[in-house]
Amino acid sequence: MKLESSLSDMNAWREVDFALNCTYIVPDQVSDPSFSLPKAMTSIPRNLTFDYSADNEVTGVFSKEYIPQGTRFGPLQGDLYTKDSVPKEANRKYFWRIYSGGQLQHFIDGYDVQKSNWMRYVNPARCLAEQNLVACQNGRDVYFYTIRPVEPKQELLVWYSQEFAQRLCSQQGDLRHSEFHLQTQQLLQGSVYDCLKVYNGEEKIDVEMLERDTPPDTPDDQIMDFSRKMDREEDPEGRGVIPSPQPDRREALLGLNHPYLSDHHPSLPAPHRGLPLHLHGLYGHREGLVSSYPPLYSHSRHLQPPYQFLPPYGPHYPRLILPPYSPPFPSVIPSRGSLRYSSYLGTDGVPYPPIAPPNLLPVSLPYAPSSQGGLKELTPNVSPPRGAPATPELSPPAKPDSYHPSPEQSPSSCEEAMNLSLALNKSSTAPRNGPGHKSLPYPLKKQNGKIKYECNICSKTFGQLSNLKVHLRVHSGERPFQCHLCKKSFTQLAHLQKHHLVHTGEKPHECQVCHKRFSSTSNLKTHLRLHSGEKPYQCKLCNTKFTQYIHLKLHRRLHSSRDRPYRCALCSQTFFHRFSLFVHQRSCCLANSAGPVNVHMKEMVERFDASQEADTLTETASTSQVGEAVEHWLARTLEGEGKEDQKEATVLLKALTAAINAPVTPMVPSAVPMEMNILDDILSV
DNA sequence: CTGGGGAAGGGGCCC
DNA sequence: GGGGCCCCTTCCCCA
Repeated sequence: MKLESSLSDMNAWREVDFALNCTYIVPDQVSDPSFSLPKAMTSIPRNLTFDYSADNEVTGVFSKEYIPQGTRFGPLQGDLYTKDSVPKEANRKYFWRIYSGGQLQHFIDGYDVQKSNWMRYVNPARCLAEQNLVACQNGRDVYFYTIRPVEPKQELLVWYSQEFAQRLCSQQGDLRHSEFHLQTQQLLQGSVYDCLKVYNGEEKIDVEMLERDTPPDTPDDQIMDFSRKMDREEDPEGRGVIPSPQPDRREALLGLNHPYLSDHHPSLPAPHRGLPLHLHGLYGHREGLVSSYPPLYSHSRHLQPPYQFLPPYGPHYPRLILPPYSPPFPSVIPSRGSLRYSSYLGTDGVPYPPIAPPNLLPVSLPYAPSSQGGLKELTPNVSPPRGAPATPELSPPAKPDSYHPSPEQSPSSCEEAMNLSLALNKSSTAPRNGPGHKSLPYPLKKQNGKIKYECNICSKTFGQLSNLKVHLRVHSGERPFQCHLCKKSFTQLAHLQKHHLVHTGEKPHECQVCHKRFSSTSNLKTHLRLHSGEKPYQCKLCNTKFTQYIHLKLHRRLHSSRDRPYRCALCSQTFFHRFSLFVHQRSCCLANSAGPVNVHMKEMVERFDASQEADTLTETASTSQVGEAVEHWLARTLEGEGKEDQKEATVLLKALTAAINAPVTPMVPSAVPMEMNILDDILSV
């Protein structure tokens, strides 16, 4: 299977697409209650690690090794509050609002490090170029998906999914539509207004709603925003910030303090404006993070030089409020207005490639995509199942028996990945894998009283679950068995074992006739046909037989490549020979060709047309000569065929002969074999 | 160019 | 769940 999808494919994914098509699932580590560290620390998957500040505060989450595109982390964990059960004193900085059917279901509060998990520490991406995670609401959970391969020691940086951005945008419009419109239309050149207009009015987003900012009823003084963070003092626990003077709420709501905007907004206390964290729940934890957010410009802390050249927007770069990293999600971007995401520059200062119109992008893929060096080439250690350490040391050891994967490398990651998709109702945008929901891992079907396990990607059924699980690797791209010598990987151990013979030169299978040896039974079997004379693959047109299917296939091309100058005006079928067209029209098209006999007849005429018997006939052959050739050809063709076939052929022969010998126009040789209708000849008599 | 043979990979079934 | 096996397919090379 070819997994040629690129990141751009994923860019168009909806949240449900991520849920359905993600390839790998990395669950949290199960925290040991005896640990003194909080769950937020201990839950981090083993293929990830924290980065710490000098005072030992978590500043970010990094990969320990290569993590493939299409990997799911999560769900986000924390205290769950209903709208009415939110503690008054709650710090809403880590609130994520979970909607269902447009209704607020609950909040996930990641504030408490004992209740939340490591995901609270993931920093938001500052630009598209560095974003490698996308946050999606699947069902009533929030997951992070890798939208590109994550290299070892690379920081995980998250931003919204397109629908997330839509909801956010939409919600803000709901909140302060007119107000902020007045305030911002000049600044924003209408882009956000367009955005809201589209999302709120013209294009209804019929997805489960998720809001991740403070609820509309949140008192202003509880709204955390970037500017607070900017001026923050780390609280003793290091998990939040102490609010500083409340900035313009509209700015917060609109994300006007986003780096792309802040530097150009005269009313904003530029340059230190970070992300409106309260809005999106994307917290920052690194020391100096605050200054790093606006920081595309001058005052960044760890700014990489290329960022200096990333224009937030300007005369040539339409301003964008939300989502700041929407470029990867063209399908949510209104084509009208001033939002031209393709105008964004990457870190190298080069504009992002033009984004294809949404209708040119796949809505969904049947399997997880791979970018360059992506899932297709996965080796076991890049698909850590169950949060297992996908560490290099767990790669298959370079020993002759190394092709036995360790349990950590087992197909379970694939299984889990499929579990995800299997747990989903295909027609639903809401995966039923939320808390407390126990999904059937594989859909079961009953066929002839036997239970079948169905692949929910290609609907193929299997009598045994293990077979399905192996099959699922076809879709996931997982190849857990790697050759330590050439690093090739395989979906099945047997394939790796067979492959190993390539290196050893071993050929265990010997031909008893000529004593030639082969590495596989299949190849020996093919070889044995040479001795037996068996040629199971026959060309239907010329009856040439072959020992291998590929030879027949190649041979067929010859037929199709040859010119067939005689075309039936009734059915457009073409023939090498004029008399074949004649026979065809007399036997098939002139008669009502709907009947089954005529279908066979058509095929027979076609085969005869390509036969050596037909080739030996001249175009001026008489009807009797044609009849003889047909008879000869049929006799040869039917040699060795079953009685039923012979019986049927006899009927066909009679019909063909009758058609040929019918008292109609004698065939007229044609010096110019063009598209023609022999019927004209026949009917004109 | 075409047919023929071998090498290798991949999917699935059965035990 | 894993191993063994079979069948199919494709690629490559050669005559």
